[in-house]
Amino acid sequence: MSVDAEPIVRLTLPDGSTREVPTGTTGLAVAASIGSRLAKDALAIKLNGRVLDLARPLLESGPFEVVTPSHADALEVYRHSSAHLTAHAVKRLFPGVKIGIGPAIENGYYYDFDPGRAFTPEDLEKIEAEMKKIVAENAPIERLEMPKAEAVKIFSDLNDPLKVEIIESIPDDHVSCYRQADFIDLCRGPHVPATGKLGVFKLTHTAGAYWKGDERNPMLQRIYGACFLSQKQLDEHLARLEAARARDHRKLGKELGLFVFHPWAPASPFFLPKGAMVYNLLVQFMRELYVKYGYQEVVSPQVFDADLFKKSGHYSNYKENMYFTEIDEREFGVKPMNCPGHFLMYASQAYSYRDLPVRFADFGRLHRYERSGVTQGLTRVRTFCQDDSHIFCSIDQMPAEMDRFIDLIDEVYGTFGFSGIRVGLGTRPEKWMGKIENWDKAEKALASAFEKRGRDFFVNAGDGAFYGPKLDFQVTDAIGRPWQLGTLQVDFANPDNFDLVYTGEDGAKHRPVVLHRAVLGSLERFFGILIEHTAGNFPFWLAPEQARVIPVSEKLNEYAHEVCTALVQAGLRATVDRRNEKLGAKIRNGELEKVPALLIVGEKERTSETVSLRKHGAGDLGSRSLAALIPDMLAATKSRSLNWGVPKEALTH
RNA sequence: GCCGAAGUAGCUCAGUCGGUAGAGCAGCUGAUUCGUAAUCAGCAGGUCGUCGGUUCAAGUCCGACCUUCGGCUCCA
Repeated sequence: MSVDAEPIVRLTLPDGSTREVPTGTTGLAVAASIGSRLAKDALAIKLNGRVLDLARPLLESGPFEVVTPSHADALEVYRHSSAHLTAHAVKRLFPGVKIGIGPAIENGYYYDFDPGRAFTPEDLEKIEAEMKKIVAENAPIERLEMPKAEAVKIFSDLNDPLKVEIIESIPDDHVSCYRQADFIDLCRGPHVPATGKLGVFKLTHTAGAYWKGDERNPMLQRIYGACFLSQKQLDEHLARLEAARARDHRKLGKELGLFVFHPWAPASPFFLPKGAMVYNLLVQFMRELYVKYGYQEVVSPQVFDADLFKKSGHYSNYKENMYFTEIDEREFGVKPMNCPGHFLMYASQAYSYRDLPVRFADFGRLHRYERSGVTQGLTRVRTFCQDDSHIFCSIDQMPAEMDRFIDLIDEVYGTFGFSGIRVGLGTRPEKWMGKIENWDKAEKALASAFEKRGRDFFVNAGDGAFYGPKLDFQVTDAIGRPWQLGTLQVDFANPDNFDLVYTGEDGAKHRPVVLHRAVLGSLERFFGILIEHTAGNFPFWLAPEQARVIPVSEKLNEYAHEVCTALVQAGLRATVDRRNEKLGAKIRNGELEKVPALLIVGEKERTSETVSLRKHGAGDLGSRSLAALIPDMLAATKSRSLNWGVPKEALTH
């Protein structure tokens, strides 16, 4: 509190008008003077860019806004207050429970507790009911500022050692607490003025969480709450979760017969014939682009003497993620990345500046040990392959290589219909190697590649690889979720380690730069993302079964077979459903299996050399001559068209 | 790895108080020969994740392990 405060503070309202009030007037009073409705809706105020409690005395002049539910800053305050509400209810129901922290997060909030035992789903119901009661009580929420010693006493008396620990770690002399009825919590605030303002929440699940996120600390029980400003928004959020579950790649992968797992190969997918088809088509797609973008594919070993990984730095920086084996009394490591092998291949030949850039692409299988609790479906596995490449170029060629890479990224992501590409720049992490001036140079070069194109990027401090900074490419899927796919990592360190050189124009040896890059990233993970993005409705070119011929009865099996043969001979993936079933059943099956084209053939079609076309999700489209349909399908395949035979609703963003 | 939950037929799931395991779909066989999202009937299908324990008796209770799922950054 400023001692030499002016007697008057001047507030600039969003409409540009100004208002002068005595210093110390509360935000609520100002809101009330503007309008009673505004005061009723007010959750907080914002002065000079800081969100404050309604009851806070105003001590400085500046831009002033009333934070109502429609204000951009309302949600965080509301969620944070709702987190306190959860803690309040827990303290009432389980007096022995110690409280941790409870911040607002995306879609809601969480609160960490040390309950001495895990919360059960029944506990959550009780807590929710108690929360509703506290809302009905409409208890005022007040801010209390006090010396640290006083706060320590309060929380010691309440048997809340975690709170005491936090207070003691705060550098200021004073701390703030918030009190609502019989509950008090250490908190910076701000909060809504009373518990009656709250009420739109749902406790969704519990989970273990380490105190302060550090696994050396004891594990607490975290309660997650979904929380929004209106019931409608909360319902929509819960519906979105439901929709996301419906397109879960693990569920669809099983239903569509794409892949399976087995306990004897934990976190390692087995791609069934249909899944392998999609997988290989993805590889084929990248191979075609490699020709266009000047890459050369190589094939490299799986297992290397551990000395290689000592040289590459993996042994000291990545060992805990690697598989090792011993044979002939030598220690071998299974490769977790292709790069060390590529360095040996580069070093095996003499390159001149005329040869550069050299772009080695490799679909080699990689193995990385992931801790048992972190694996997940196809998105986090222990064996996978990347659309991996290492580009060896001169420093001068780096900008052109980045341009070329960004073009490739755009072409690939566009083909799959991903939108909203975002780029993150990962800077020097804690574990790093090389020269610091090279790091700085590379970080600048990556940033300028995007600035030059007028594209946004954001900085992920400390998120670089141990051998250099990197760019990460993030896309948005069909239901708005972000996924990190491509990456480009600059490596100044390994060319030194492996003494990689090229002969320059001047006849002298020069050091190339290595760019590690992938577009899809892990093919396994990309496959999983693609399943969720398309909800299993693969674009025509990727569909494992593009067309299914359905005879209306067994009498038409022969003609169906002829049609199928024509399709297969044209290079399409087609089958015949020759089961002894009624037409409706076969169609239902084809639709459930998301086959893009169902070709129904009956007597009519046989005599006219046609098929009745039913596109997946689009229903019956009537008869087509086979002679016209086949080229149409081939064109959709060749052009990798996004929407042939894909239901409209699967394409909406 | 840690906290919590789950694992029963190929799939989705039921199985009460511990008393010798059930449905639907899929599969197979037969009948039906059918025009745009499920034809009917019959048959077959199981070391209840694995190992150990308690018990006259274990899918069920206890323990260990395996696998899968939800989490473990979002700093009062």
